Amino acid sequence: MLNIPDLNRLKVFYCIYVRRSVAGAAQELNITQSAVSQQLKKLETELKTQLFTRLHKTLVPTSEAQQLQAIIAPFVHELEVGLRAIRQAKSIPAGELRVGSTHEFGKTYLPRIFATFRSRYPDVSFTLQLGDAKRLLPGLLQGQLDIALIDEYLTQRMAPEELNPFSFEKIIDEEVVLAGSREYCTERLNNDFSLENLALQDYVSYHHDGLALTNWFKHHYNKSALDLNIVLETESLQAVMNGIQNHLGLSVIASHLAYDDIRRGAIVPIPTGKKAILNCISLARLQDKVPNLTEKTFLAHFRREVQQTGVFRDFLRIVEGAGDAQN
Amino acid sequence: MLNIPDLNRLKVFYCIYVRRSVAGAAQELNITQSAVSQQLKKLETELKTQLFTRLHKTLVPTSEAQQLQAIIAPFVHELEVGLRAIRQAKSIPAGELRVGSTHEFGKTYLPRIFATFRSRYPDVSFTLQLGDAKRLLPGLLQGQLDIALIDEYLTQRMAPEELNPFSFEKIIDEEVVLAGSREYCTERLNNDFSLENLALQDYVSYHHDGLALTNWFKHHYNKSALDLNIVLETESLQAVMNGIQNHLGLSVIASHLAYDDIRRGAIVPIPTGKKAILNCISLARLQDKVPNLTEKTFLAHFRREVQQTGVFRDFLRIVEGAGDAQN
DNA sequence: CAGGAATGTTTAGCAAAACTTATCCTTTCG
DNA sequence: CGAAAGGATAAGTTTTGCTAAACATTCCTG
Repeated sequence: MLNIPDLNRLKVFYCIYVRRSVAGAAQELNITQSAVSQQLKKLETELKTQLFTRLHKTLVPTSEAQQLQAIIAPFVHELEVGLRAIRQAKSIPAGELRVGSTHEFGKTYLPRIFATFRSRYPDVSFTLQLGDAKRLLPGLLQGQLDIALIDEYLTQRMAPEELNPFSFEKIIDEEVVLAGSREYCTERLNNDFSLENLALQDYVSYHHDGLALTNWFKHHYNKSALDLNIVLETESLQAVMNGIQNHLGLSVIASHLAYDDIRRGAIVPIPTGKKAILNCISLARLQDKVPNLTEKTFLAHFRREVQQTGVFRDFLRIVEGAGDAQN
Repeated sequence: MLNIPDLNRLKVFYCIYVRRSVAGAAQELNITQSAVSQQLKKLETELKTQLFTRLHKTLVPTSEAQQLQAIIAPFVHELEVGLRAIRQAKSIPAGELRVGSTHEFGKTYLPRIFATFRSRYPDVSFTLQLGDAKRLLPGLLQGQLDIALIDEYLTQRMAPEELNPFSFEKIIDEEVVLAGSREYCTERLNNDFSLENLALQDYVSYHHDGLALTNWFKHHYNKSALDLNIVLETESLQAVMNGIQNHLGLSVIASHLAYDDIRRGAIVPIPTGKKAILNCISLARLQDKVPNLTEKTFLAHFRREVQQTGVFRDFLRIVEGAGDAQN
């Protein structure tokens, strides 16, 4: 249990110590000399410790007073700086913005968005925590995060009352495709995209959300218990992309992550006739949280940036194109 | 001018933050929920900043709250530790004792006295500031020192009103002698201790108080304007002692500082027939200062140690003996 | 599903502070 | 020596912090 004296008295003490004078402190605190004198006396009796030796004109701090001051002075300084920063942040975005995100999106796009934001508002710093909804939503609940970017499909498996405190806003639909290198598709698949043929292939499994491959087959062929040949299972997107590029096998990826390779035809999304799975990335926040200026400004910036980013505007065309080609 | 909010409200905020609960904070602070709720609201309006997002059961700190807490939490911790130390020091001597001393005395004897004291009271630490009365007495006045050991003769030149706030207590009389090595005394002085002969010798000047040599001749021969041949002028007592031991010349020193050498006859105090100059080392304190337990205990220890130290008990015999031998 | 327990907010009233005014004491300085 | 300046003290007033009570909401439990 907290056992500390009246902190306002410590503030008075601080002023007395700095000015070495009751009258001076009174002036600084905009109260009468009498009030300061009384406060000091009360503090001394509370602490059962004499803090100043009264010496006619001036006050001489005792060893204990010096000890106290050594604790209080840095705090007062820190507090003044901190409050100034908080007040400042009401006119210009400043301070720390704590962002949570899914791994791929966070690693791939957020740093650039942070950078462009910081170039306009250099007093803002960011913390970026990566993880899935199961990790990030509690982060919002416990106040470690201001906003979180999560895969919406993950929230669909959570109990509705768990989602109650949050608000969600769709940010982008990312297209989930099964893809392999052109070489792999022509040589190993022989461009035969039938389920039977696909079931015989090699696969690279990206293991952050776990169920990507299963979901893909469920969606496109309504098959859930396929025994696929996983030749690489990794948590590293880099490793997955390298695996595909080097003809190791097929993998489920978000198409925008391989935007350039798909455009060039170096990587081929497997067409199935059905529309691609759309995984919605949502912006999650605490429902009742009133965003401060920094957060508000960043969210505006964020939405603008996302809209202007080609990979998000264009990917539907690409794969629709691919789909059309097959139809 | 100090521009910080009501510190007690910050204490309440701290409790709320730690427990993530108004009710919890109320329990810890031994007040009602209502009071805590009101305090928090006032703090938020004062700061014009929302600190918590109200979420049904729990409170979720905002970024600003986290900033604030990052400032307050260490302070609360420091304060608790500091106050515990201060309270502790009322039953067992503890904390810092700030001692000022003349150079020679401080360097030579205080470390041992500090050490013996600390072996009984290991929670006490010391700061030792060396200097003359002109430096140390202001240290007392400004609260940087608790006690000061000064050469009394230096205070005799100060205005009485300057000495008003202090109390003095004689600690030891140190005997100021002009001394040289036995070899120097026999070979260079030919054991002729007359003023005329002394005026022709080489001298080492120890320059902390400046006037030692002048004073010695004034006292013993009532001569004030001698033009002595200073061959080494230094602020280092080590250097002075080395100079004497290596037959560089004569120097004024406190006899107890060369206690062993004088006993063995390796260093010889110049006899003049007159009694030696006695320089009184006094303990100076602020008159009105009430000593705390640590200070009181140390002063008792200090007086006991000084009395038991042979060099202070014995030096009068030594030099009286030397004086007698000449008479 | 209803009702009780727990959490937080709000309002009104009261009691405990903190503050002010006035007076006194001491030292310092012209 | 008297005025000025710093501080302590006493008494009275004002502020404000706290409690009590009532309300709203959510959670849990029989």
